[in-house]
Amino acid sequence: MTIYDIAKLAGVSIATVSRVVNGSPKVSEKTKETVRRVMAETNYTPNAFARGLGLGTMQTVGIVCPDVADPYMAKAVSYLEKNLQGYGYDCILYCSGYDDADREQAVSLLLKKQLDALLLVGSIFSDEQSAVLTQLREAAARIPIFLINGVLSGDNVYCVLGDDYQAVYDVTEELVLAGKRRILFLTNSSSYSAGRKQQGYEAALAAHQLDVDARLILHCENSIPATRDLLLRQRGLTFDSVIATEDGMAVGALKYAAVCGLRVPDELSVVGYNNSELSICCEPELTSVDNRGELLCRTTIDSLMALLDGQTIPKQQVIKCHLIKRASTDF
Amino acid sequence: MTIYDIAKLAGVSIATVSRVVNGSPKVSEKTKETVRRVMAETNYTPNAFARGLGLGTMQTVGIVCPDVADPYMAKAVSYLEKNLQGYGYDCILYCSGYDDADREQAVSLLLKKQLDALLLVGSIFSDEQSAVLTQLREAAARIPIFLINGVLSGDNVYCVLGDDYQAVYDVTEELVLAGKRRILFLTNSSSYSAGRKQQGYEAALAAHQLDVDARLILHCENSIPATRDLLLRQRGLTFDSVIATEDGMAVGALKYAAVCGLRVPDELSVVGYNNSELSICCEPELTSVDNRGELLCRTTIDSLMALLDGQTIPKQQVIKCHLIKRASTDF
DNA sequence: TTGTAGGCGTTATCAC
DNA sequence: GTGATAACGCCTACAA
Repeated sequence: MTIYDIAKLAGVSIATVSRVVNGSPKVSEKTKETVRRVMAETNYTPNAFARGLGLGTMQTVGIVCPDVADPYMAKAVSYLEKNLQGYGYDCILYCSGYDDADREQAVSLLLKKQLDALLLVGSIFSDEQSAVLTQLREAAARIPIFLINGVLSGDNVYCVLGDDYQAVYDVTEELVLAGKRRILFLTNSSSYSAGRKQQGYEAALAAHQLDVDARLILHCENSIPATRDLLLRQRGLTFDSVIATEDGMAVGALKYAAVCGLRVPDELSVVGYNNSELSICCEPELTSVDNRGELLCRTTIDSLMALLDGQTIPKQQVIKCHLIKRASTDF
Repeated sequence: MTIYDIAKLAGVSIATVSRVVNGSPKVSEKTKETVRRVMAETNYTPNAFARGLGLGTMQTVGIVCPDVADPYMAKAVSYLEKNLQGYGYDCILYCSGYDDADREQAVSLLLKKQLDALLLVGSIFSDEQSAVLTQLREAAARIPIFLINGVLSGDNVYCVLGDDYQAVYDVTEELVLAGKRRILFLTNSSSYSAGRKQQGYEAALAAHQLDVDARLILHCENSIPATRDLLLRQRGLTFDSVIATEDGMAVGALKYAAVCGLRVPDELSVVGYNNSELSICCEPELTSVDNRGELLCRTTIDSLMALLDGQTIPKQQVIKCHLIKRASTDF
C-alpha cells in the first residue's frame, strides 16, 4: 500500500492524501473523510524511509552509553527514552563499552544514521587529548550533542550534570564534623565525574585543615566482591569511614566490615553514590548520594527539544544532588 | 554531499560510486581508489534514508520492554544490543510500561517504522483474550516477532525462554528434601513465566505428597520494602522457607527475617530468582535461580539472523536454568 | 568495467 | 481545495 494506491482508491491525488496524513487544514471535510476511510480499510501506513528522505529526519535520537546493564545507566536510558517518547521521538540505543576506540566507533556509526541528536550517558574520560573528544566536536557540526554527567566544550555541545563536587564536599564535611579523621575515598575510574568527586573530597578535607593522605585514595573496580577483597588486602591501612563513588563499591566496603567484624556505623561509616537499589538491599542500609537521574534526563530532553525548536539553551546545566541518609552513617 | 557530488568530483557516474560504497567487485582498482579518495576528502556519508528506501530495510530491529530500569531487562537489552551490533544491526528501544494498552501502542508505533523484526523482552501476560496478543499475531504478518521469556503461538512468532517451571520444581524439591514443609511462594505478576514458576512449585509439592496451601501463595509487588512489610502483616501465617519469583522480593523476605529476628537459613530459607546483583549484596547472600539471560539473548539474535537469512528456525527454544547456591539456604 | 535511466514513497511547490 | 510534478539520494537492471 503506497500513497498512490490510496489516492487512486479515494479518487484524489497523492498530494491530497499526503495532506490528510499530515493533518493539513486545507482539505475539505468531505475528502478528508473519504481518504481516512480508505486508509483505515486498507490498513495503510506511510513508509517511514520515504518520509525521512523528504523531511530529512525520522524523529530519532541516538543514545550511546558504555553499558546499559549498569543500573545507573539503565535508569538514565529509561528516563531519556520516556521523555523522548513524550515528544514523539524514538531512540536508537548503542552500548559502546568503556574502551575509547569502541566509543569512537559508536559515535561514528551513529553519525551515519541521520539522527536528530546524540546523547552520551556516563562521563566521558576527561583526558583532553582523547581522540573521542575531537571526534565529538566534529560530530557536533552535524547534530547537537548532549553529555549527561560529562563535560565537553565546543559548539553545539551541551552538558547536563549533577553537582558531584558539591555533593562529595558536603558529605565529607559531615563525616569530618562527626569526628572522622581517616576517610577512605574509593573511586573506580578517571571519568570526569569521578574526578570532580575526588576534588570535592580533597577540598572538604582542606577546608578543615586535614591533610589528604594519598594512601586513602584507592582505585577500585565497581564490584562488590572486588572491593571487599581489595580492602581485605590493605591490612596496613587504617580508616574510620569510606566514601565510594559508586554504591557497588560501598556495599563491598560493608562486606569487608562484616568479614572483619567491624560494626557499621560505629567503627566504620560508609557512604555510597547513586542511591541505587543496592543501597536498600544491603545490611545496614547505605547512606548514598542521589544524583537526580530523573531530573537530569528530563532537563536534557526538554533542552534538546527547545534547541530543535530553534531556541537558545545553556551550554551547561548543573543539578544539585541529594544526600539520602540511612543506617551506614551516624550523622 | 550526495552521491552525485562524489561522482562529479571523481569523474565517474553515480552507479560507480554506489558500487564502490557497497564493495562491488566489478570496479577497477584505479577508479575504486579515486572514488575512495574523493569520499575521504569530502567526508561523504551515504544518506541512510535513501538507502533504506531503496533497500527496504535499515538493518534495525525494535526492542520493546516494559521497563529498562529493571535490572533484569536492562541486562537482557544489553545482551540483545551487543549481539545485534555483532551482526551490524541497530536497535531502537521502546519502553512500553506494563499496561496492556501501552504495550499495544508500543507495538503499533514500532510497526510503522519498517523494522526488520520486533523483540519483546519480559513475559507477555498469558491472558489469551488480551488485545495485545491478536495485535502481535497480526504484526507478525509483516515482520518476525520474538518473545524473550514469553510464549505466543502464531505464524512468524518465535519464543526463547528459560525453563522456569523446571527450575522452581527443582528448588522446591530441594527444600522439601531439606525438611521444609511450609514453603511460602512469593509471586509478583500473572505473567507467563510467573505462572510457570508457580506450576513448578505446585507440581514439586504434589510429587512429594504435600498439599498446596493457598495461603502460602502470596502476590506481592517486586520491591524490597513492600515485600518486607507485606510479610510483617502476615502474622498468623507460619512458613519455614520462601521461594520468590524475583530477587527483590527475596531480599524483602530477608529484611523481614531480620526484623523478626529469624536466623537465615536455620529458621528461614530463602530462594530468589534472576541471580541479580541484589543476590550478592544482601546479608546473607541469596540463593537464586540464574535464568541464563546471556544465552537466552544470544540464542534469540542468532535465530533471528538465521531467519532473516532464509533459514528455518524452531518456533520455541527452551533454555535450562541454573541454581546458584548461596548462604540463604542450607542445602 | 562503466554509464544511463527508472524506481523507491514521500513531501513541497507550484499552478489551477 | 486540489492536482501535477519536481525534488529527496540511493539502488539496480539494462545498455554500452
